[in-house]
Amino acid sequence: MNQDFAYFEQGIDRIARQLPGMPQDQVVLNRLFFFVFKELDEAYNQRLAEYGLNSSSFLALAMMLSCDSNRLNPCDLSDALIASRTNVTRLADELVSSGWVDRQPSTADRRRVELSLTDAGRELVLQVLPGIWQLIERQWTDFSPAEVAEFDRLLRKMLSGLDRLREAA
Amino acid sequence: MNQDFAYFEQGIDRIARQLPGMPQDQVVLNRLFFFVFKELDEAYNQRLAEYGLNSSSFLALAMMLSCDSNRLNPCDLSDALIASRTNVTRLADELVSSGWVDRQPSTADRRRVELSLTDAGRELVLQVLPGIWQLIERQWTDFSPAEVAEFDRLLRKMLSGLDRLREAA
DNA sequence: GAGAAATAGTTACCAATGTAATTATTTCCA
DNA sequence: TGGAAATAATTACATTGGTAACTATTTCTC
Repeated sequence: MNQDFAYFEQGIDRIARQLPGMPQDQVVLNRLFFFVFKELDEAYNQRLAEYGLNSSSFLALAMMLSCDSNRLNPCDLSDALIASRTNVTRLADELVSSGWVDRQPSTADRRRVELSLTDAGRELVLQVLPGIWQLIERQWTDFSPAEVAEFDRLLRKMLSGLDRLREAA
Repeated sequence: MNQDFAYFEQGIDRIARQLPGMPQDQVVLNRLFFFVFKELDEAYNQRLAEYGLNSSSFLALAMMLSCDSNRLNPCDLSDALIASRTNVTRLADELVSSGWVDRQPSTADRRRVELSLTDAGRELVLQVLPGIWQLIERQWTDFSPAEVAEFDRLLRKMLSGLDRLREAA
């Protein structure tokens, strides 16, 4: 590991010794989550950079691939990527200028735009997907199916806890 | 939930039906992780914004609080926050200009700088910590101690899997 | 069916963070 | 002990993302 989570844990320990009332395990969990996220993000971006992609542009291409005629609106793409429409506009600019995506005004609803994969875009994503799946399989090798299921359950439960915070605010 | 994870899962389903060989559960897990992270980050930043803080500046203050004389080098802070030294320099600029942190050249090693909490900074972090701990407790309310421990274990195991990817590259 | 409200996309601007290069200082070792 | 290598901090620049404001169009509602 490049950088170590231990520095943070030591700091938390020192605070716990000074001040009463810290839910220490949960504090560590939240921060550990942050740390793991950074590693996850970095690992996949590193691989995708070999193809001139990053997580966002790759997922955008994959989501378009999944659709009928490889065609998708920026708005739906924004939902699928969990990204702002602003970000999707810029992403589309980038993908169009790379020649992977075509952008046409929609005839049915003139507020809309239709993004579709070009042949080059389709080829690219079909070429990249297997390598990424291989990476994912290697990443999760040590997890049994039961552990995968349990992790999924705990992540969704964590989501519920976070939703509760939002409602309270 | 503002934005929904379902859009992504549906896209993944559509791809899985078209192309063989996708480790679907693991793909969903990686993306779910990303989604949860965004919610986590947002929830705490929202709360901290009430005090003119964000996750980074708050953790910086907390880490300084944990140290002897509330004093810390930018370099050590960078390790504790898992942030680049560049980022810590800017963070320190911000905290100094807010009056929460004092920055002095080190006499022992003239390459170094010593950051220390001002009285105002100490008061601020001591005021904010209990509220954040309360938030954390509410967030994790539904988790039994066993679930917390299991989540911790799975997160660290996930970290090992990611480290393996790095070594392979 | 006309005005209000909602929706789609874009733009201008801002926030957070990272990499690479630079400077100053210290440490290592031949 | 003197030069090479390592370390600490900073700066300039790039990347990635978001919010708010705006325009154009569609839909809803009275």
